[in-house]
Amino acid sequence: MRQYLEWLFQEVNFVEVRFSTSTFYLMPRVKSFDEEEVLTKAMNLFWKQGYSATSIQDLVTHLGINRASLYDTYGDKEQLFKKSFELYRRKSIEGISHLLNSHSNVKDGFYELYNKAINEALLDNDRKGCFAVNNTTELVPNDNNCLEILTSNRNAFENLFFEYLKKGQKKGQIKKSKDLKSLASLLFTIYNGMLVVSKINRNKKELNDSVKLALSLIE
Amino acid sequence: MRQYLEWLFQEVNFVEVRFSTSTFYLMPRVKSFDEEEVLTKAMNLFWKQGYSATSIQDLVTHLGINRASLYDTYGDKEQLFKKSFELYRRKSIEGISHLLNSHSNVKDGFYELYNKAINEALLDNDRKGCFAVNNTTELVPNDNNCLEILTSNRNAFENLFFEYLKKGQKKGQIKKSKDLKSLASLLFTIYNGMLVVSKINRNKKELNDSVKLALSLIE
DNA sequence: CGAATAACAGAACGAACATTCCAAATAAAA
DNA sequence: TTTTATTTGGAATGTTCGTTCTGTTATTCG
Repeated sequence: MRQYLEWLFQEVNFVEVRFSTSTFYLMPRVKSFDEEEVLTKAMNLFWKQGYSATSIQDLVTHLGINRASLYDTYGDKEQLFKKSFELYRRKSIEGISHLLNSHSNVKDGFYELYNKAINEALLDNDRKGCFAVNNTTELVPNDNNCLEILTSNRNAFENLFFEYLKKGQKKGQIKKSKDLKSLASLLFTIYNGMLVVSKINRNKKELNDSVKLALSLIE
Repeated sequence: MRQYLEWLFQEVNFVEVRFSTSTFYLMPRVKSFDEEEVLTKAMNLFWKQGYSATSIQDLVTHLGINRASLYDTYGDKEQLFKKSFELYRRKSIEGISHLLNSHSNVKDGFYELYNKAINEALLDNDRKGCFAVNNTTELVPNDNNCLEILTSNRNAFENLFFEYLKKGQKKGQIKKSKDLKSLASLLFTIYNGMLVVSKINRNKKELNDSVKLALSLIE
């Protein structure tokens, strides 16, 4: 009976079981930390230091939870890292999709995109750069799973850019002769370049001038 | 006398000393490995795996020299890494300077530059990317000395690009109204972006189309 | 209270880490 | 041969790594 209840609890994550004769309550102690909040902290640490340079001890110190809780909740280092990166990817693609689509003019949209990237880079005293770019340079090709994730990441971005450009082209904001596939690809390349260069070049005006020049590609 | 000779040997690296009365020969065993050749191997390993992920044992295995010889010749891990990166930087800037200046037409020059980068990226089964870009994302800002080196690296590139563009502008290949500082900066940003993206996108045609589109900035 | 279990602190594990040291082998020229 | 110094294999050192385990405390509800 006891074993059956344990199995049942694992399977359905129930809180209360009523039988015809009596009622069993199995109410364990609730989680005292927010899983996503702690995951965000892990994300920021991996983002800043990279996968290899971040030790479990670093994580234990910065996450504020116990070593055992870390392993119980997120699995080993690699799993925690992957979960961190997934969180980043989700937030990242959501934010950029929203940003672009809140500008009906394509050039405005990309201006805001690049500008936001620059502003965030310059405001970040940790100079973390972009988590996806960092992972590309650190982990490809030594980690095949990461390569897959980054490949689908690139596809997601280029498709997003492409569809956005296409909408603009239909509205007459871009010449019909433009090859939007190549343009989307180049804009993604420039985006990546900005995220690298802004770790070195902290001059806002210079970065901004580059952006303005890059936008001349869209017309 | 003995001490003086040792000092003199260190200072001038001499082989033979003749005095009025007699001749002293101090000819130790010569180095059996080529310092730069081994340093090149170290460079390739750091380049592929990054600083943190490369252990001394990895280096001992791949360099083909003894652990003690490694420390005696290059110092500790950090010094060996810095020397590796210096070698890369020197070769890199020399090669690119030569490549650009062997094309009198600016657009041709940049086309060859980007094309060479893409070809080398696609031919490299290790997908090492660019050592400088990799170091930027891995080590900035956690290593201040590396930041300095990368800052001067960026200046060297942007100046090289700028001077090359200026020469072309004088020859009438670029409109007088073009802001060459921003253009040089953007071309460097695109170069960085290409070196990141080519780790993920292995489609030569797509990369090439992006390059051609990017070159439309120069006119 | 008792039962259940999350979260904890911290010890323990073996492996890998960077680095140093030592004795033996090697090479060059007197 | 002897002298000098490089290079070597490999042991040794002490630290840090990722991971697991043990025992304690805290919290939930009947």
